[in-house]
Amino acid sequence: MSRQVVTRFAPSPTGMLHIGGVRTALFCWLFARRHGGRFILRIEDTDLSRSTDDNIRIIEDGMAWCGLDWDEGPILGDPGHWKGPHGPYRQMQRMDLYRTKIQELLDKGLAYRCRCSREMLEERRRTVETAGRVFQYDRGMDAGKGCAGANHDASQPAAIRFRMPLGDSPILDAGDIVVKDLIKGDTRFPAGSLDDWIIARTGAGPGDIGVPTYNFCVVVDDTHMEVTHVIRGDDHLNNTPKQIPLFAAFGTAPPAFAHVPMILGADGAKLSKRHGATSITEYQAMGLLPSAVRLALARLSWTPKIHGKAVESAEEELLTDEQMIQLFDLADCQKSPARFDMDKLQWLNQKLIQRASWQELEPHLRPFMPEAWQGKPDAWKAQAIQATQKGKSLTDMAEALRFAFERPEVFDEKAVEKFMTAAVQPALREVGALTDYSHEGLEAGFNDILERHGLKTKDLAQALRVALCGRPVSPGIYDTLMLVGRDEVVARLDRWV
RNA sequence: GGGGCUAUCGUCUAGGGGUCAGGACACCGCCCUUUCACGGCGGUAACACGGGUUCAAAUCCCGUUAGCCCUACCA
Repeated sequence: MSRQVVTRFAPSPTGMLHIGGVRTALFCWLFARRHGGRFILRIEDTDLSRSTDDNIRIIEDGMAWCGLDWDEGPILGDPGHWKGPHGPYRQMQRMDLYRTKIQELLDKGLAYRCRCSREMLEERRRTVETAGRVFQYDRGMDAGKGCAGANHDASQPAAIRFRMPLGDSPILDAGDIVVKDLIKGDTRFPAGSLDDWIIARTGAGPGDIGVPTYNFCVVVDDTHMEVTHVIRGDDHLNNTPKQIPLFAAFGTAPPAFAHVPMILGADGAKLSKRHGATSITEYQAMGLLPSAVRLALARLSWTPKIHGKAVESAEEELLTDEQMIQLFDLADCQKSPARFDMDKLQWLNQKLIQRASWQELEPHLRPFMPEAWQGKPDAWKAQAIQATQKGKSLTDMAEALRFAFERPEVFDEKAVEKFMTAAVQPALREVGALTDYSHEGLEAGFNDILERHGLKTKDLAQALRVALCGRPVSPGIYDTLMLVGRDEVVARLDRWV
């Protein structure tokens, strides 16, 4: 009996949504959608200092912009509420549950209070390590010096440690904890290499249970939220053997795990600020389509296979969301980290812009356009978009359309010198006299002028571009004229005739 | 130090005993062209290193090297 697939993305609010996180979220989302399951957004905010409503909002907005809609989690922009039956979806609001579960472990003797102070631990660590051995809390190397056997009462503040399996524990396989990973394959961790780790920090007073730690909360939440597939960054692979015994301690089967490789910068180092854009909002600001970001991110570490074969042409690279969802399979994911390729993203973006309709593009383009854009009629917008739809980004398109909104203030000197010749002068005057601004009308009028003045298309088109746009670059010349509009064309031509 | 993961063109990757090692992006060249672009055609370019196993190794095994992760009362 297989349960409904449930995946989750659990970022901590750091003030930005990292592009690597988005990719992880995308995989979770694709997997859930592929299997008709649910996708949960959960906020890991046990690091109190940076967990503000604003920072949580940044995550929500980033996810929403990317089109990664969640079935359960916070309601966008409404900090007080959430959707889904397993809320709240912010860890700080789930403390009661965690404390209950910790008490349960304490009662069962599967966890114990530890009064060792940081200083004591540090000192012991130093002595053990200078002796050339590995320090572990009350495990072999440091035997007998922990609190595990001490049966501490609750009369002193204490942290709480989880008793990790050792020896002949049934959850061990030949002394190893094995993580069955859908991407990495089976990975074995010798139980002896793991520690009795802290599941709750030292409480405020005697008997208190302090703030639980990340690895503990994850397990409680994933269990409580019925997560079936934990898809996360492979920096968590090493945390998994700590978590598996915890699932066992709670008497639940662990979910399936899939650890996706990291995204690296172009130089192979971990993607960070110095590589340029790391935050999803920066990609938004660059004029990228969310669909392009999704595709580019998905294609990092994932090779879609159509009938068992990888895509073999540029055409096939351009998967729609529907295709991605249909094709997504963790078995086709790479084990090794991938470098982020901005060129490929740009190319994807360009292709996706090209094949979108103007109506699809308009809402994405709008934020990059001046106020006056709003007032333009649809036909004009359609033409403006279609005339610039070869750009690599929305910002390129906006830039290419500036001439339609602003009179040029400065004129490219070289271009003026080259194209504003005495010979085109009279032709320019005649262009000002044209009245039929339909494409056909302009073309006819244009050709007529060329013929009578013995000019080549290039001569007049370039001179016009300079006069209208201040530079020799613009969309097709008829589009340029139509977008500027007759009255404005006449006005801009004025100083040249 | 201990434990774990990884390794094919510049980048993303296909291929998992016998391939001229395939594709995409980028790059270069040619063509098209009213500018910038788009588009079309073509090209350069890779199995980290060393040992095995085998008639045969990019592919299987073992080492080495390099990178990354965990080894916190961070997440």
